[in-house]
This record gives sequence, C-alpha cells and structure tokens, in this order.
Amino acid sequence: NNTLQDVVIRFKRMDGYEACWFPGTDHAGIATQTVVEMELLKEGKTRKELGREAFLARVWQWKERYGNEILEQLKALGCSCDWSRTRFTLDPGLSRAVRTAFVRLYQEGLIYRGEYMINWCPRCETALSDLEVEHEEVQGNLYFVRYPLEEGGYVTVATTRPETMLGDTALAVNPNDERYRHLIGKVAILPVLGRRLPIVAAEEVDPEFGTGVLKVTPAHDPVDFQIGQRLGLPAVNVLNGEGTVNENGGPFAGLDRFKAREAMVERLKTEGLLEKIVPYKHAVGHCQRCQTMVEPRLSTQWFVRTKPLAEPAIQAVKDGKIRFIPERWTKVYFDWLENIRDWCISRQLWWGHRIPAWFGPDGEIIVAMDEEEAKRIARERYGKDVELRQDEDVLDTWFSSALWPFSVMGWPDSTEDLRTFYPTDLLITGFDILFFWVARMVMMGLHFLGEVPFREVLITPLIVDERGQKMSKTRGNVIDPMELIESHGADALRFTMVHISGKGRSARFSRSLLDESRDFLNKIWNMARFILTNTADLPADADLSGRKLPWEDRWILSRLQTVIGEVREYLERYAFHLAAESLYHFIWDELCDWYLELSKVRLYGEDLEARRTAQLVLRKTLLDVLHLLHPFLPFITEEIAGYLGVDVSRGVYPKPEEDLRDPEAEEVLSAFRELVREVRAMRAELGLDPGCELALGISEGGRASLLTGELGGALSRLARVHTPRETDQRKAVRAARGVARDTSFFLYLPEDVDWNALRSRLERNMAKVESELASLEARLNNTEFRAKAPEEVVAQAAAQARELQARRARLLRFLEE
RNA sequence: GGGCGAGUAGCUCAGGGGGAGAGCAUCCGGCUUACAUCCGGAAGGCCAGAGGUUCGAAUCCUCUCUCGCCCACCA
Repeated sequence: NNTLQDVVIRFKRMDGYEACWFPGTDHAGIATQTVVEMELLKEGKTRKELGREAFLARVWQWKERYGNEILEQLKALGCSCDWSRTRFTLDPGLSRAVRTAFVRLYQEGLIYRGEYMINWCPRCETALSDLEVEHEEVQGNLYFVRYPLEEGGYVTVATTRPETMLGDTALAVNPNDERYRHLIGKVAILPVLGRRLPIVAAEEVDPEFGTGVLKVTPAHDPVDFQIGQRLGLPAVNVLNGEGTVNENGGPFAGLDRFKAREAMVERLKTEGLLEKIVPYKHAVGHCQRCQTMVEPRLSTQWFVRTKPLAEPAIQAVKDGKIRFIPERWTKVYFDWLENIRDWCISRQLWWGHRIPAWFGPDGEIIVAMDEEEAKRIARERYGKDVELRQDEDVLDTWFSSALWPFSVMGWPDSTEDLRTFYPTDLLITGFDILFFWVARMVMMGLHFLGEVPFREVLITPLIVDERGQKMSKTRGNVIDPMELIESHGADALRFTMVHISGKGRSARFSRSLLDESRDFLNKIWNMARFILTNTADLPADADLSGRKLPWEDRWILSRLQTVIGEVREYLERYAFHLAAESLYHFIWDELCDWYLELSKVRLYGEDLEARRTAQLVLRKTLLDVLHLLHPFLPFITEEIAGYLGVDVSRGVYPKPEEDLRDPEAEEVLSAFRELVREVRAMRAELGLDPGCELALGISEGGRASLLTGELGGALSRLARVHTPRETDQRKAVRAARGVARDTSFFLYLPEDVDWNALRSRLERNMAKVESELASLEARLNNTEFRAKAPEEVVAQAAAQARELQARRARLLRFLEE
C-alpha cells in the first residue's frame, strides 16, 4: 500500500505536480487498549484497579514507545511523505474536529442515544459496530425444546442458544401457518422460570425453519427485538457485561454463558422437555479484535443515523465524482451503502475520544464542545449551576478516521491546506477497510465539506503468505518489513510489492520474490558501474547533437522512447506491475544483454569520436532509466545519480522524444540479434568450443552487406565470428548452413562436427516454420478473413507468409545438401 | 442465501480479440576485463471443462467444476 502510494507521489512530483502526502496514524482504540491490558495482566493488574486516569497514562506511554514504529517503517521504506504534516487521531486538533463533528451531527439529529440491539463482546466488554463482527461458520446444535401450554399439551421450539430462554417473553408463529394458527393468543409456560409467554403472530417467523415456532427473546436477538418492539413485549436482559448470567437467570445466575447453556440442557433433559438435539452448522459473530463470540444484547448506546449520510455518498459515485479502481469495487460500495444500518459509535473503553455529552442531575443530555460549554448550557437550562457527569464512553476509532481527509488539514477552521488540497486526488487502500473507512470518509466529507474527500480510490490486493493465507498475528505468519529491508534492502522490498500488486484480491508474498528483486537491483548497480567507469573520461561539454548515430544507438534510443511511453501510460492507469515489468525487461534483456555488449566495440576501440558517441548514448540512456526507475527504487537511483551530480528525486519524469523513434533501426537490430542468436544456438548445439572463433559467410538476404559491414564489428564480437573473403573459406572442413529471418548464412567449421545435430536443428526449424506457415496460409486463403479483417492485419500476415516461404525454401535446400 | 476473485510451463504468476510469455526449478555449455545475485543455449503448455459470438477466442458472452474471499437478523 505504502509502496504504491510512494510510487504515485514521486511520479507525480517529478511530473510537475504539487504532490503532497499526509502521513499519520490512528489510535486503534480496541486493539491498543487490549494490548496494554494484556501487559498489565502480566503484572497482575487490571485496568479497573488502575482507574481511568492512570490507565490512560499507561496507554500513552505505550503509544510513545510503539506508536511511531509504523512511521519509522514508512521512512525506512523510503516513503516521501510531508513529515511536517504528520497527524495522530488523538492530537488536540483532530480531537477538536471529532468533537465538532459529534456536536453538529447531534444538533442535526444525525446522532442519537438510545436502547437498541447491539453486538457485545464479553471479553472486550464493549459494544461493537456491525462491521467489527466477523461471521464464522461454527458447528453447533439445534435444540428442540418443549414449552408446556397453559391449557395443557406443549409446543416445540428450536433454538441454538438455550441459555437465552431465560430472557424469553413470548413465543411467535407465522400468522399464515395453519399448524399453529389456533395457538395465537394462547399462553405457554417458560420452562425452569415458569414465566407466562403469550403466543403471538409475527411475519418474521419462517414456517420452514425448525418447528415453525420462534421463542422471542427481545433482549438478545435482533429479530426478536424487532418483534418485541412492535408488540410491546418486555425485554429481559439475562447477561452481565462479561458474559455471565445475571440475576434474571434464576438458578443459573452467575454461570458463564456457555456453562449456563449446558446447565439449561441438563435441566431440560431431566424435566423431559428436551425433544432432541440436532447438529447444526451456522454462522456466529465473533469479535474482530479478539475472536470472542459476540452476544447480541440490548444496550443504551450512541448511534449515527446513516441513511441520510449514505444517500449523497451513493450519488457522488453515481455522478462520477469518485472513481474506484478496479471498477468492480463500485458495486460492493453501493451494496453496502444501500443496505446500511445505523452505526453504533459508543465504546465502553477508555482509550479514545471521550463522548462530549454530559448528564444533568435529572439525567438529561447536554452535548457540547467541552465541559465549560456544557456548564453554560446547563446553567441556562436549570437556572443554576448543577453537577454534570460526562458520559464515560469513548467513540469508535473509525469515527475519527472518517474525518481524516479534512481533520488533518485543520478543519473546522478554514485553512490554507483545506483550500489547496481538499478534495484530494487519490486514496490508496485495501478493500478490507472499504466500509470501515472509505465509505465513511465519503459520507463525512460530503456532509461537512459538501465535497468528496478524494476523486479516485485505488483498491490494492491484500498480501497473503506463500500458502495463500491472510497474514495475521494469531496465525503467526506476519513478517516485519524492517527485517526484509535489512536482509534485502528497501528497494528490493518495494520492487517486490510493485511486482505482486497487479493481482486480483490477494497478492502472494514470498521471500524468493525478494531474491529476484535483489538480483535486478544488482543488475542495475553493475550496469551503472559499467557505464560510469566507461564514461569517466567523457568531457563535460560533449554533446550528442550533430553526431551520426550507428544502428545500435538508433535502436536503443528508439526502444527507450517506447519504454518511456509505456511506463508513463502504465503509471497513469496505476498498472504499476506492468510499468515495472517493462523497465525490468528493457534494462536486463535489451540494454544490458545487447546494447552494453554492442557498445564495447566502440568503447574498447581506437576511434575516439565513435567512443564518445557511445559514451554519450550510454550516459543519456542511464539518466533516463534512473529517472524512470526512481519512483520504484528511490534509494539505488539516488545513489547512482549522485555519482553524476544529479538529484534524481527532483528530476523531471522522462517524456518520449518522438524524433528518436526509429522503426528502421529496430528492424535492423532485430535481424542482427536473430542472426547472432542463430549462430550461438548452432554453435551450442553442434558442441563447438564456445571460445573458438568461426568464419561466417552470408549468402543471401537483404541486409547481408549491412550485417557484415556497418554491424560487422558487433557481429564479430557478439557471435564470435569473423567474415573473411571468399578465398579464405576453403580452409574450412565444411560449412554448416543456417537461416535467420531473411538471411541465410554459412558457418565454416574448423573440424568435423556432429552433422546429425545440425540436421536435427534444421529439421526442428523447418517444422516450426511449416506449422506457422500452414496456419498463416489457412488464414490468408480464407476469403472472409481477407474481406473482414483489418487491412494491416492481412498485410502483416501476407508479409509474414512471404518471409516464412523464403525461409522454408532455404531450409529445404540446406537439408537436401 | 447473495456477490466477488482466481484456475495459463514442474512451481509462483504476468498477459487479456489476430505470432502462447516471465522468474524460479530442470538439462547442456561457459569464471568472456559491469555483474557467477552472472552469460550463452535447450527442453517444457488442447491457457480448468462445455457451449456460443466472431473471418479469428487463452482473451468477449453463457453454463459447469475446483479453490479462496466478502456480505447476510433463518432462530
């Protein structure tokens, strides 16, 4: 994520934009508090023993020690953030933004307090939002329990949580269910507690499930709560905060919820009320932070009314004001916002923004920016100074994160930063926080600023380990980036991240990829070393203009322009991995494997001017390549450019120079390389001494004179051949014949060789040519292809066919001979 | 229950309407004065399966299978 952000920031900065990256961290309420609580536990203390103030002091201590680690990691990774703008969600400025947002939303009726069904984590002892609950398939049981009827007989009810029976206040059946219609209005008796339960009608009941009779527990189930609300049923809470049964649980009071379940089952068995137990797999909610099973529970909490905020957030994306990349995430975003439910924002924690609400002596709520303002309001309301008690709870961390795009810029003040940088251009993040963060930033940004917080959202894949598993501390497969930076370097880590960033939803990380990246860096380093040492004597005023460039220079410069164009295009569409790949192959396969070798002819030659030309092209290419690479590999590029007295980070990102494009040179070098490759292959397959120099003759082909003439020196160096006059050829024992493109050649051999190997090579070439030719000719003979395919495609196929035919003819002749 | 992603060489993956690609691994040969973290050469694939669209499909559409993930108040 951060590598990609830095690639974009550096690229845009080099391309002339005022690219500002606001770094910062959030306070991670539950996670941080949990960690510190664990620390305390080891010392045998609890947070409650310490008290709020001392505990918070302790958390701040922890934060000072570890909270900046992530920023240190970013720095080590080379992220070019504006560090002077570093922010933390609990900073005074951001806290003021949080209070301001809370107060305004409350005044607008978009924040309310009330008793509703929420998710409760008995370990964290706090309410959670729906998003903080992860549903996991669990193997449980469906218990079929008989509820005696007041009038005699019984009905059977199926439940997965028998312990919640203690909170039953009714039974419900579907009004259209013929089987039970006669029971509506009758009364059942709750086992164990003997409570009278009215049998009611409710559409929510699915006749197909279980027995078609639902036990209604309004305090511990969302659907039951809804039924209870509508029908005015009492809600009996049977659980304490830590997950034990409370005083409403009769004989089970004090038992842990799971012990209570067992006890209830035993009790029902002995009373003959348990009809059967059926194994049942179902999804159960778990706390995102501690994996504890959450309990739906009726509780008084603070909520954000989300529908009015969600609608503009949907519209903004529909209007194209925000674009998701890849686009498919748009649908996911819509689905969530369209079905959004109110957001429970209060947490029974201490680490976080304390809710700016005070209670008067009569329990009335006063929401204010601070205690002073609350007191002022209270004075007006009560006509005198009264005792005020601030709400103990803090806000969901994501509430403050939702304000991030403008709180970091000084909101609610109208600041220069806000005017300059809001809305921002780009957010890069993972899909795991699309709802938690992205959607909420859009809602809050639109609400408070009237404008989207960012125009583009780039969703990156999530990194998984070698086995495709999500990285998590509980799995123990997390990797400290600092360790990787130490072993392979930040640039290698960055390059690897870019390499795997083009994936679908997950990107598999493995250390062998780091080796690959390191090898590439090593290649770059050695390439630079070669160029720097071989151009050390280049006069400062030497200039490329006016020089006649040989084919290989024209070729590499032309290829360079193509690569510049490609890299730019890929960066513009955030296809980082393709940009990196393009550079990787250009540098390794073309620049290093071919051009550097070709340049040696002149670098090590006698002709000073030719040497100067080669040096200038090498320098120019190196500089362009360093600039192209810099957003990906800031460290190595700065180091190398430093030797040339260039600050690459402040350089301009290369643009293609059209006048350097040279299709003819590319064609010539392509033929040249093909010839060299063919000679090398022949040499290898004939088992010839790799060091021995062979005589080569070119018999046919449009570029024969060029390949042995202007490119003769290069050919001789790269293919280890010389091109003697006709007369010298007699010295050879025999000649091996080969074909490369439209060129056929003779390799004069100093000794007898394995002619079968040569024949087999020619035959393999022949087979390849024939099969290609067959498919080409089939296409060309197809009248529909000729009629409907684009002209250039047909022309290209025809040209290819001609070349293959020529090649086939020559191969055939050689085989006969 | 709804949705998404992935299935291409032994492995990890890129590509995404007109010649099947890379890295690693394998085989053969090289310490050639930038680099053995290297160089040269070779072998290896009905691009998951079945239909369809098209002159042309690994690529687009439909369905199926396998794996992974997200969302969801069937107790």
